[in-house]
Amino acid sequence: MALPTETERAFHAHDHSHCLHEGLARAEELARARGLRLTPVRRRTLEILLREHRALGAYEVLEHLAADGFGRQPPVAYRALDFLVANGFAHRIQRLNAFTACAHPGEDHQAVFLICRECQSVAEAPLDGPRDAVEAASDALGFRLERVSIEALGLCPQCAQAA
Amino acid sequence: MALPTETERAFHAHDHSHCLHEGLARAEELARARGLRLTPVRRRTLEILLREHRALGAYEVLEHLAADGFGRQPPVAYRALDFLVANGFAHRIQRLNAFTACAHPGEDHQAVFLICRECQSVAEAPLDGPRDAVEAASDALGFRLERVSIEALGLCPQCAQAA
DNA sequence: GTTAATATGTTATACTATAACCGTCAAGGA
DNA sequence: TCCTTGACGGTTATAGTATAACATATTAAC
Ligand SMILES: [Zn+2]
Ligand SMILES: [Zn+2]
Ligand SMILES: [Zn+2]
Ligand SMILES: [Zn+2]
Repeated sequence: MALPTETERAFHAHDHSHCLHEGLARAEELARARGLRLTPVRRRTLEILLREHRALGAYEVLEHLAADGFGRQPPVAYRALDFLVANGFAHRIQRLNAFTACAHPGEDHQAVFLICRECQSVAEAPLDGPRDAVEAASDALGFRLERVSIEALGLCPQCAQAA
Repeated sequence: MALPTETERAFHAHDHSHCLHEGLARAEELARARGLRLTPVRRRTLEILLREHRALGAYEVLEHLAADGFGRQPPVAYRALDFLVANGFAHRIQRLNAFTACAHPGEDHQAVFLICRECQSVAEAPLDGPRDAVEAASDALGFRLERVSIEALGLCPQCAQAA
């Protein structure tokens, strides 16, 4: 049995404080290396996302920020989230109008998102295979592919078992 | 040279009145076969979508409907669009909060959507290959896949050439 | 024809996102 | 050091997207 990989974590019991601390440490390291400013609001926003393996709406994030003494107006949350997404620390889940912490920041941050329709947990799976397949379909139509977003809906292992 | 396939039409010059009439005829036939009620508003909504190979926002559709003497409040458009989507006559493009007529209603209506970021045209490509790849990724994580939505952003042949 | 279900229209409201403006602060050059 | 500049984070106000709840009208079933 191999140890659980990063992408498997979302769907299995694990020491979650590890995700949180490791995630923050990685982000700080990357920010330093790239000259990005991981300011208090931004850092706290990432922390809020990292606390859960599910996607949070901007207004949900905003509530947490406001409770922690940061601004309580929408732009505060949206700007922090935009920063995190732009720099690969978080992803936007289109189907949910929500955001989730990236499971492996720094690496190629494109991914397939597996969304549980029951418990809303979100996992990232490698994009490679699916992306190649989309690339082939694009080529056939003369479409110049730039970005591909894949969001799958279904049941996570726990919820599938329960059902 | 094969004739252009249904999915190639969006990106190439063609007799577009054909898309419109064929699309409406097919929808009516399918509705009859399945006992669905393709009412005037619904039919007109489909017609509005069929007039363009791009995605239209609900409020954009609503303007057309209102101009044609139908209701002018949001639910009128959303309900008609929901009906079309639920029955495979149209698709929702998450990234654009918009809707587009299905290029091949009646067949398996899942597809990869290729969205031109320049002219907003939308084409459908077969989902088979990409879906298999996503299925493989899901299986590896014990995720029970139900629906997969793939939206690719890039440049259509015309806009790619212009750039 | 009566009844039940479906569909269409309304008003009002909820949810999501951005524009525009201003004060603060840190970095960098005169 | 002082001043300029630009990034940041806070605000108010507003734009854009979507649905709840209710009333009327049409359609389908009996
Ligand atoms: Zn965890
Ligand atoms: Zn679940
Ligand atoms: Zn056409
Ligand atoms: Zn184009």
